[in-house]
Amino acid sequence: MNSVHDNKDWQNTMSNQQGPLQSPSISKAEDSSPKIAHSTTAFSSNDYTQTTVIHQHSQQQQQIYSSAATTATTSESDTNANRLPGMIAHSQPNTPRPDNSEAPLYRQPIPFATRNVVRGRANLFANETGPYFSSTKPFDNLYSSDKSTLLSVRVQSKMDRGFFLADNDWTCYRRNYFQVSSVFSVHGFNHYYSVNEPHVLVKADDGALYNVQRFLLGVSARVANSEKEIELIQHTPKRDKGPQYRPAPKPITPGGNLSMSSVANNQNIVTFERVQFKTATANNGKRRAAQQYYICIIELFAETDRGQLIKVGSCQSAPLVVRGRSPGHYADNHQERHHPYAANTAASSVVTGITAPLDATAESATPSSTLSGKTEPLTPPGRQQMQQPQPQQQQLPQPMYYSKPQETPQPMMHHGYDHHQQQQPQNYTYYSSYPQYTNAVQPPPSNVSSPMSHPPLPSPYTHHAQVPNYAVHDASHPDPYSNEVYQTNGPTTEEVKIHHHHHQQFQMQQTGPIESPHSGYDWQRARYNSSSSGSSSVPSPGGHQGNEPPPQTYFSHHQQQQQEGRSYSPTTPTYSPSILQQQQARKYNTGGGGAPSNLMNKQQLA
DNA sequence: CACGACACAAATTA
DNA sequence: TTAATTTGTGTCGT
Repeated sequence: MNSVHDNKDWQNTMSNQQGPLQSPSISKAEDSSPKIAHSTTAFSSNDYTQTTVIHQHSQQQQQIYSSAATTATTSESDTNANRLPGMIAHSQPNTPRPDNSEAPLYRQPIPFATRNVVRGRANLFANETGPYFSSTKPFDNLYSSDKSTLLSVRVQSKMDRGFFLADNDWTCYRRNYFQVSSVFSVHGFNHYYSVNEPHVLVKADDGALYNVQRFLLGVSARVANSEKEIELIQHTPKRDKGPQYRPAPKPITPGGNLSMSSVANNQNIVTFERVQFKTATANNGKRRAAQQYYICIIELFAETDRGQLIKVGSCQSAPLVVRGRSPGHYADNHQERHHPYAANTAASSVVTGITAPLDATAESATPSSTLSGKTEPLTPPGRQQMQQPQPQQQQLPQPMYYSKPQETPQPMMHHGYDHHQQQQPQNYTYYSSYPQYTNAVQPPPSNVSSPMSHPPLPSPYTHHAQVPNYAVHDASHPDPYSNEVYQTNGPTTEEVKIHHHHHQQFQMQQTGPIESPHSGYDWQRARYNSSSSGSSSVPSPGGHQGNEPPPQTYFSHHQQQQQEGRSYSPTTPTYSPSILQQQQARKYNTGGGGAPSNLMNKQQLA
C-alpha cells in the first residue's frame, strides 16, 4: 500500500504528477450538472458528487481511509483519472502541539519517517498532514471558446504547516505560521494553456461573457458557522520587523503540470506562506463549550480582460481551531486527544507531504479573499484518493454539504471584482507588480517579500490518519464547514466538528478529493519554495508569479533556491509510523528555525 | 482572556 | 564544522 509509503508516493507522485494532474482532467460527465453540459467535464462536478458520495460510504471510507490517507496523495497523482476535486491539504504538523505527547500523534500519522530522513529533503517528503479542503465548488460560469460549453474547474488545496490535531480538531496557534498551497485545473484545458491563451470565457453577473486573461487563487477565512470573515495576515521572515500583508489572490495557471522543475515559470501552484490568523477562535482550548471554528477558503477567480475578477470556483477547509495563547497554556490541560483513532491517525498519517511546489508565484493582486468569502459550500474535503475505487457514490444524497445554508451562492455568482474597483471592503491595494502585496496591510516594502496569500483551506478535516473512526456517519450531518449549513443555529461547534470530521474523513478518503498533492504538484516543494517561487507566499517579495519574474524579496533568494530542493523548513516531515513515534519526540520543527517546538516549551515550562 | 511586542533559543539550512 | 536564517514560543504589558 501506498499508505505507508506515502512519502514515497509522494515523491513519485510529485515527480510524475505533473502530468497527471493536469491531464487528468478527467472528463467525465458530470453528472448532473446541467450546466456543465457539454463535453467538458467538469472537475468540479465531480467533486461534488464525490463528496457526496462519500458520505454515504462511510465504511468504505474507512477502509479507504487508511489507505487513503496515504494513498491519497499518491493516488492523486495518479492520474487524472481520478479526479480530485477537492483539494487536499495537508498540513503539517509542525506546530507545536499542545501536548507533547500527543502531538506526536498527529504526526504519527504520517507514515513516513521521512521527516527525519534527511532533513533537508526530508521535508520534501514530508508529508504533513493538515486540514483538508473540500472539493471544489464550481460556479459554472466558465465557458470554452464556443461559448456554450461549460468548463469545470477543480481546485486542490492543502495546508502545509502549522496544524495539528487536538481533540480531533485541526488546530494551530495564532502566532505560528501556516502555509496553504493550491493548484487548479480546468477540465477542458489544463496545463499548458494557461492563461494566456484564453479561449476561456467567463460569464459575469450581468450574463455577459468575457475573455479570461488569467486565473488567480485567493485565500481567506471565515467563521465556521457564519459568514464572518476572519482576517489572515502574512509576514516576511522578518516578522514583526517586516511588513505584514493580507494574502492577495495570486495568479496561477491551470494544470499543474509543472514539470518538476516547474518552478520556473509555472505558476501552476500557488502557495501562501507565513500566514497567520489575525484572531484566535473563541473558546480555544477550553472545553467544548462552544468552540468556535474557522474555515479557510480558497477561491479561484478568472480575471477578464477588463481586469475584473470573477469567482469561478472555491473550496473550503475543514473547521479549524486557532489557539490564541502559547502552547504552554494548552499543554497540560487539554491535550489533544485524539480519538482512539488518533492513533490511527498517526498511522494514517499519511499523508504525504505536501509541500507544495511553488511554482507559481503569485502576483497579482487582487482583492482577495475577503471577497468571496462566503460562499461556498464546501464540500467535503477530499482526498483523493483512495485507491480503491470506490463505489462511489452513487447516490448522494446530499449532503448538506452542498446545501448551502442559506446562502448558497450559487455557482454563478461570480463576484465580479474589479481589481480596480474592488468591492472588497478591505483595503487592498493591488500592486500589479506585487501581487502579494496587494492587499497589503501595510505597504509592502519594496523588497519585501510578498505577503502570503491566503491560506487555503486548511480544513480540519481530519486527516487521514485520524480518520478511521469517523467513518461512520453519513451525510446526515450538516456540514460544518459549510457555513452554510450551520450557520446560524447550527449545531454548536461540537456538532460541527463532528460533522466535519466525519465529512472530512469521509470525504477525504473517498473522494479523493484531495487534491492536493496529488496531482502532481509537488507540494513539498512548494512549501519550500514557497516563498520564493512565486507562488506563494506572501510576502515574499517577489511577487510575481507567473509570468513575471518574481521579485525578490526576502525570500527570493533563499526561497528560490529552495524551490528546487529544499524546503525550508518545516514543511514537511513525513512520518512513518514507526518513526512517528520517534519523531514525535522530536516534533518536527519547523523549518527554519527554530522554534523549539514542543519540547522546549513544555519541558521548560514544566 | 487575547493580543501585540520583545526576545531567547532551537532546528535547519547554507 | 560553523555561521546565518527562520520561526516557535515564553514573557510582559496592555
